[in-house]
Amino acid sequence: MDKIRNMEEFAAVSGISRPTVSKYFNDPGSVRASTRRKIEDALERFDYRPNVFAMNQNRRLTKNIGIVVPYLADPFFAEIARNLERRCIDAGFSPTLFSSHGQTELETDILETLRSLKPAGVLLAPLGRSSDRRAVEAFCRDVPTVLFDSKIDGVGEAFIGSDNFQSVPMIVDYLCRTGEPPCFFEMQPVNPNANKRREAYIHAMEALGHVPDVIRVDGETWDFEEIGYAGGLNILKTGRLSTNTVLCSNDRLAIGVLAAAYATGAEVGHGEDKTLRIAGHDDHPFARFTCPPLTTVSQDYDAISNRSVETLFRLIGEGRESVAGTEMLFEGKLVMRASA
Amino acid sequence: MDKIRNMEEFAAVSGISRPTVSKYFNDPGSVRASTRRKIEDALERFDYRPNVFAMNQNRRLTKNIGIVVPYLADPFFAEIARNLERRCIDAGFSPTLFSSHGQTELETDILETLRSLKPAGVLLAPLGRSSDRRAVEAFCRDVPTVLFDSKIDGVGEAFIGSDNFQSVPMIVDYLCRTGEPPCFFEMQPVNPNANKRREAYIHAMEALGHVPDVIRVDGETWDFEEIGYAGGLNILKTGRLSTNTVLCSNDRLAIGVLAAAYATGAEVGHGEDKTLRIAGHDDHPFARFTCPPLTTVSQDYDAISNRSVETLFRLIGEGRESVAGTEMLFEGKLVMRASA
DNA sequence: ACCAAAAATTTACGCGCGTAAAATTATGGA
DNA sequence: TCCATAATTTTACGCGCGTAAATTTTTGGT
Repeated sequence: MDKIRNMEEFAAVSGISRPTVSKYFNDPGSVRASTRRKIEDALERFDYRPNVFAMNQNRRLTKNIGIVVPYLADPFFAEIARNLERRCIDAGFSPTLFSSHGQTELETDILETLRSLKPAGVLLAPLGRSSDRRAVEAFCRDVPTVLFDSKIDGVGEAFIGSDNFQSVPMIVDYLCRTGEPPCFFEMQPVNPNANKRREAYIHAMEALGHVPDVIRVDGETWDFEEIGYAGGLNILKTGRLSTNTVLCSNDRLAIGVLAAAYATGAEVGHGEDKTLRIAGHDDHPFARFTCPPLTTVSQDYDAISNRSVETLFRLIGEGRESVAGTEMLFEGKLVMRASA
Repeated sequence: MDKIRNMEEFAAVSGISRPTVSKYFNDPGSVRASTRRKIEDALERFDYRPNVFAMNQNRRLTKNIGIVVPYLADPFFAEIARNLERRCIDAGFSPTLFSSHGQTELETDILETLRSLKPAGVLLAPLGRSSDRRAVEAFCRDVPTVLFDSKIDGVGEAFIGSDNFQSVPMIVDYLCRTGEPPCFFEMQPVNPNANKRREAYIHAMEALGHVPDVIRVDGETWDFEEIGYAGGLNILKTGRLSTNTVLCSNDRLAIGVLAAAYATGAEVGHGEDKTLRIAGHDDHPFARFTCPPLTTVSQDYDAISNRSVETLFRLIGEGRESVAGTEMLFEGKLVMRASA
């Protein structure tokens, strides 16, 4: 049998009218069972697939979903992206993955590209502080968008993230209970999470009657490990540290600080013979494999990605009112390993 | 001024006929300079963008390029992908990124999706051993495809990768020169690189008059660190090791072995007081930040990605003959750090 | 200034499908 | 058996653009 060239021909061989076939591809459940069987029979015999471009040209809304992360070379985002992708596919959508690679203009370009893809919805983890706020805002007005990981106030229909004001005090408590109160090691904040974590640290310390000590090191790129390493070397060599316990703003920084500690000969861990405790935040996929393994707070990847797609689907299906201003924060869990 | 709805209207306000405008968007250089200026003037005043779907519907070939990597949670592939993306964009193409997430069916699905995107070309790093060979082969027959990183014999118009038969002997030589001859630590090979590296190791050892010792541990997933860790614990605890030097098939495995070494209290490095040397292969983005920093062989990311896109562009522009059977292997460089 | 060739532009048509409205047929319950 | 309702089909149109063919304009050499 020769190839099916278009829906017209496919409708012919399946004995169904073209508009009904069209309806089937739009939503297989919307046609009668007998009709569906006929179509699916023909589908097996002829392997026809509708032309994607023709399909989307006249649809008010496509089945496309955009997934945008700030930095894909971070396995954390790679994992989340995988999760999101799968769920979108399972729900019959076509996800497309974009990474801003830490660059403002790239993020803006991506949103522009995305707009022209007429997506049904977008899952956006913005760069944060270096996002072009106006551009993101305008985009979210036109396209149903769920923000995750990093919030921009007043932008997007909903936000899903983790509760820094729960997670940070938890690990601060732990560290204070088991040793010297921690200082807080951070870089220039790239997003609101960084700021919230610092604030949460300060509050937690004060609540426990300790004096907060925030150490900020230079660095504005997304090479967090490098920044942590350089900054770590700096504070370790200059004796800047007033405590033997360092709580890092995130795991990638902590990995850099660990490397710096190793370079300076510090013994990291919580044993008698150790001289330095280092903790992180996020439970990064590689945190289990550092030396020593990194004590940290886990973010609930699954919960965040599940809820994000759920919220987006609701937004797509039921409109803006159904999610209006949803803000869902998930709690972290303390992950005790050898480093602190 | 109200919004431009289509190319017709835009052609009107720019004082040029629609087909000429179409030609401009297809290739700005193909219209007279005076015409181009008129269009670009109008472009600034009205910010119109052609409808992507309508554009691609009737084009024999779109400007789309597919980029497929086997596992995006590996920062190595994330880095390469970023590089490839950028170069495609700069050349006026629209790259779309896909990750097979280590799953055969997903890779096959991606190729199917890609086919319907009518891409001008595809940059494909296949899963390798677990790829559906028939599916990949059929795809490459229909779509101009450049394979990179991992080769499948007889598939694709060209292959760009790194020269394992240069890089592995180099690090074997180094290790033999500076200490005990290494054993070779590997998992079930997921792709041809793994096999080539083992072979290269065996040859190199024999050439130097040593007895090769290949240690293969269980594991078929893409969680290399975990496999390296579990396998590492195993061999370290059972005293399976006949040498104090372990050359790992890749850096991610090595990171796992490093963690296992730490867990068992081994002192890793090449000093007098050290008991174990560990080396890897690839110069993974995180290899600099392990404790101790990982001695390894760098893959030339830039060269591989540059050459891959160059080859693809030639393939697209000049046809299959122009690249026929190109196989380009880049040499690695020894990266000496503290671990070996 | 003139003319043939090359380049640019216009004319004309159709791609493959979505979708609205109207007409027809199938369904299932009383 | 009949009827209200849902499902399907028919009819008809157009989306926004690519592109071959026809036409016009520009170019450059004499």
